[in-house]
Amino acid sequence: MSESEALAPVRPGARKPPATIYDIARATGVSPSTVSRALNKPGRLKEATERRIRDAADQLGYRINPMARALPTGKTGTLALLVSDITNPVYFDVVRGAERIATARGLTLVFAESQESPELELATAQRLQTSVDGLFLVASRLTDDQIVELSSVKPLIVANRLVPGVTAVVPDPRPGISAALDRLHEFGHHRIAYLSGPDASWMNGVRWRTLFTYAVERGMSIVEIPSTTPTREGGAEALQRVLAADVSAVFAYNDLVALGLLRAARDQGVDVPRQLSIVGFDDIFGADLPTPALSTIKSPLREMGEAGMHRLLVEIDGIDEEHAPSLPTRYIDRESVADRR
Amino acid sequence: MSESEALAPVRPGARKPPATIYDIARATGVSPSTVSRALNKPGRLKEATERRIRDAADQLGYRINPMARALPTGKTGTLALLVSDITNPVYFDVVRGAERIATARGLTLVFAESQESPELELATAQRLQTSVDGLFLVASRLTDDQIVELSSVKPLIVANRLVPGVTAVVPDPRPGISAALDRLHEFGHHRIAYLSGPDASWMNGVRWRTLFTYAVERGMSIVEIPSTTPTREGGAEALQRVLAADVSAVFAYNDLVALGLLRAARDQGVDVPRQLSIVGFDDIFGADLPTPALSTIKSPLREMGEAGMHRLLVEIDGIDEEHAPSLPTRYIDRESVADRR
DNA sequence: CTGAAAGCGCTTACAG
DNA sequence: CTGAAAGCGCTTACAG
Repeated sequence: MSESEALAPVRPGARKPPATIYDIARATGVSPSTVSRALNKPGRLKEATERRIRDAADQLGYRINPMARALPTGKTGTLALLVSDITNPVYFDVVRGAERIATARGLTLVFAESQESPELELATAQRLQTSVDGLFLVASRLTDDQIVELSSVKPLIVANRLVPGVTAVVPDPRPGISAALDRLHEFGHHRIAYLSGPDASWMNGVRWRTLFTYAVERGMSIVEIPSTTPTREGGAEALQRVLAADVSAVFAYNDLVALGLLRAARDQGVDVPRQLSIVGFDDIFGADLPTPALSTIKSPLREMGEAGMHRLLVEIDGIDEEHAPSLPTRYIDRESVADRR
Repeated sequence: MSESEALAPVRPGARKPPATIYDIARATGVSPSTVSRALNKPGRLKEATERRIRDAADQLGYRINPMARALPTGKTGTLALLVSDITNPVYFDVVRGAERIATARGLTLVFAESQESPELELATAQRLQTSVDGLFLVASRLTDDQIVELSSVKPLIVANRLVPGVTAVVPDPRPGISAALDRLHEFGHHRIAYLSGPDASWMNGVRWRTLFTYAVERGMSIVEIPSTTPTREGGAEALQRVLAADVSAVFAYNDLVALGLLRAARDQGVDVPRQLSIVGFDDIFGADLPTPALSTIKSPLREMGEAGMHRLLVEIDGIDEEHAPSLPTRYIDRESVADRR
């Protein structure tokens, strides 16, 4: 069972070429155009002919060649979703939501990742663009100009970001942040920090500004502490600086960072939440796993995926079917925030 | 900032049709065939002509249409990776590994998921097959016959499964299981259980049989306890039955199940690992998050992704470049296994 | 070194 | 209701 192979695989030469509409035409004695019609516009042919053609198609195991169809029509029937890192748990529910809509519409959704590289993202987007009907950019690392340029060639939407002139779907950070701050305030926290994310991240800016405004409104002090990378390692590295800031609670740019911070605290004997309360963003897979379980501000990821796809389809088909839903964040109160009263 | 849209998006009508080789031909005064050569077979044209053509291509923002190219050549330059659930952390490193190889080869890797549905998996595989050069099935839910059938139309490989006549890449569960069992034995465990996964999972069968053989060899008693679903919920649900089995340690089908079990134990005041030791499989993201951190048997996921892609490329190009590496699992000793001596 | 021509598998006006 | 023809954007023998 350590063998990677059982019998010899099919020899390349052995593969039979797939059936085409010409094969079906020959088998049924009609013209290729008629076959095309029978398969694509049911009801436009004589009942019997259509039946005969469909049967022959089944018989021959006919499968339409989407690329051949795309050439004359310009429609590929596939959509692409581009993420920076397909293994980032933050994207999960966005992907699920998008997937659901695409499947319901009979469209193929294809994923690609840019591995956090703007160059690779641009290259991938450009290459994909010629073979799909539309692009869905989640957390793009491109510049506004690059995105606008891409959107001038084919329908495109972005999530988690606002680009002038481009359709976007972004969560509203205010309800979640507001609720979290209320909780901290009620629990007697007065000095808080924001362990920030990458400068290039649009969401990072929004989170920080919202946090800042709302904290000040509530009479709390707030300070921004930069983190090196938006990962668990980045969070762990920042612990000493967070501790040195003399705050009772810290918001982390995302759950990955918060989780790293939490683990470093545990490893170094810092009591969370008694000594330091921690709040993350996103509610990724695993946020509820540690002890204490991480309190976090959740974005409506799945709804974002669905809304994004809907709006992309609107851009493609022109049919304006529904209004953009509001996408409020929500505070999830778990165990990493302490009552100091 | 709760607005989903800033300015009006590009109107569909406003999009300029992409440049073709005909446009370049017209701009440079050569024939389309020459343009094609200039762009694809560098060095086959007069230096100056080639330069001129390349410049014009850049100028016009020319991007080759992969579907148009695929028609005459039969090569699309893209490969598809199909998983049952793209948000399952188990696939992460497989995906990363595959991605790395594809990118290095200048190929586009595209992902699709079957949402755990065999019907959807088959439909997706068939549809994708006509637009890619090869298919990589990770943890397929199809029957052997269906997979063999698919592999007769285009190059295809499977991971985490053995299908007669189909190239496969599977981890060797023995080193990891053997090491884990040695550890348990050394720690004084004599009665163990296996909380099993889906019957349809090939890996589940392999894990159980290996566990069984090796446990018996070591004089340990072992019992199989079925779990309802291979998820955290499934693991949580099984806790009472595991407890009732009167064992000191349990192996779970995968980390998701193990994590569910661990959490249920914590919630119900069962002391892990003192009262019950738990070992998972896979070492997914988050396995090290809980207290106690989960001990688990790790598959060389990334290597599997890489090896799989390599073998797929071999099937496609016929070039036999390297031998199948052995893919041993490894036991990761964390905190969920207790010393009972 | 370069061009004209045929062909890849489909669709869709245009006729009949 | 159905067929012949042209065309989608490329590639590649085949000539020259």
